[in-house]
Amino acid sequence: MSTSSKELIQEAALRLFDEQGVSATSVAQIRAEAKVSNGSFFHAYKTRDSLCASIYLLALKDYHTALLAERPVAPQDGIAALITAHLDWVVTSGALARFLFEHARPEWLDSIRTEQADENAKLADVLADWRTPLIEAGTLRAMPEMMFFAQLIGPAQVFCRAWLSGRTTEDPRNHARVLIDNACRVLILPADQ
Amino acid sequence: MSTSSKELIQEAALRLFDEQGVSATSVAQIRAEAKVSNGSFFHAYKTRDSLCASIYLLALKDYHTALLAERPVAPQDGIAALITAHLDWVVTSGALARFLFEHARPEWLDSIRTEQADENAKLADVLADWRTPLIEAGTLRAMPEMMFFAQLIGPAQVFCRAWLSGRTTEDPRNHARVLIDNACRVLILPADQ
DNA sequence: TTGTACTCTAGAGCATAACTCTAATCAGTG
DNA sequence: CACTGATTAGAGTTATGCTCTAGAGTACAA
Repeated sequence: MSTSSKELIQEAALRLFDEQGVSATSVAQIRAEAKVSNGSFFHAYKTRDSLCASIYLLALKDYHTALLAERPVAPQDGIAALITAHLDWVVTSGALARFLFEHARPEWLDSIRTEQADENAKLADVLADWRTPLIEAGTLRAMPEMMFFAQLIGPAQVFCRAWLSGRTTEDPRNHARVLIDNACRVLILPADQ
Repeated sequence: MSTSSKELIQEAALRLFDEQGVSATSVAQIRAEAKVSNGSFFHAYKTRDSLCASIYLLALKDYHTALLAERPVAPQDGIAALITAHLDWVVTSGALARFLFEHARPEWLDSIRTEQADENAKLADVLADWRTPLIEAGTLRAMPEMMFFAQLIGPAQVFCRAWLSGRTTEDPRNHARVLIDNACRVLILPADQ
């Protein structure tokens, strides 16, 4: 078949989770939406939580690939690309972003710790490949990977979380310019004089 | 009685939620831990989720009062105080911080939207009182409240979330110095020359 | 003291939903 | 065709959030 039973269930669950919230949707509803029997469901996923964990990984991978879609070499352009990619992904891929940043639960992550760590490491590697030459060239400030990511994404993420939770209705992308400028202020070394 | 039934339940629930996760603890367990009958429990809180919401508000208020405990006037000192207060609170008040930043669920927040908004507005007001004179004096860069908070707390929050979720074991406070310096770079206007 | 109106406590009982179990069906290979 | 492993079906079990009715404690007025 074109789409496997697992994928059908994932898509149905994500849709329902996004509409009604995670705890408010029963596996019966998911089964109905995915048109899958009870036996099939628990054959595909050992527990309801393992389904949630798999959706989390799906969202995480989607997010990371979106972040790395474009990677210009110049420092300002690279930073701008990463921040706009982040903002775009959050606004564009609504259900996935809400799941990753709003519905995520620590219980789920225990079962996928290693896969999650691998995904994060993969992202860190690609970012490092871009960053290290620029650090050695003296155009990017040297700092540990975590600090780099925190400075790059942290402020944008505050806007995104506020928007995702409905605390703000203004499109986070409206602030892209300032977020990029501020990130550059922190991450890029001032030119020698 | 010295501590009301509601508070007993809150404390017991917070303890269990922190040890076992939210969904893994039943109200039966909470009742047992708080030594409260079923009737009393549902008299104090209409639903399990409303208990969660009340704990969320408790944590939010605790966080905000911790943030505002000290408020030096000088720009650098004020920024430093806010960031260190944030890092300190996250590390020190373990269970509350984990609840606020890890276990929070969007379903809960619907019922306390207004109270949550009030709390946030109160914090925003106090911060504005400190900020506006400094903006007018030309020492702090002018920007909307949300952007100010994002630049101030965003990067620190990335570290804190990583630490809370166990993705990092290093104490976030170790990075206080750099986080403060970078925040100042963004928030403080360079002196005229 | 008695009456009364109220809040809080008690615990049996119900409804739902996650998950289990056994049997049937299908798909691929010798 | 026959055999084997993967998938599907759906009835049955169990745990859990919550309801409901009854009772106990408290405060105050007559």
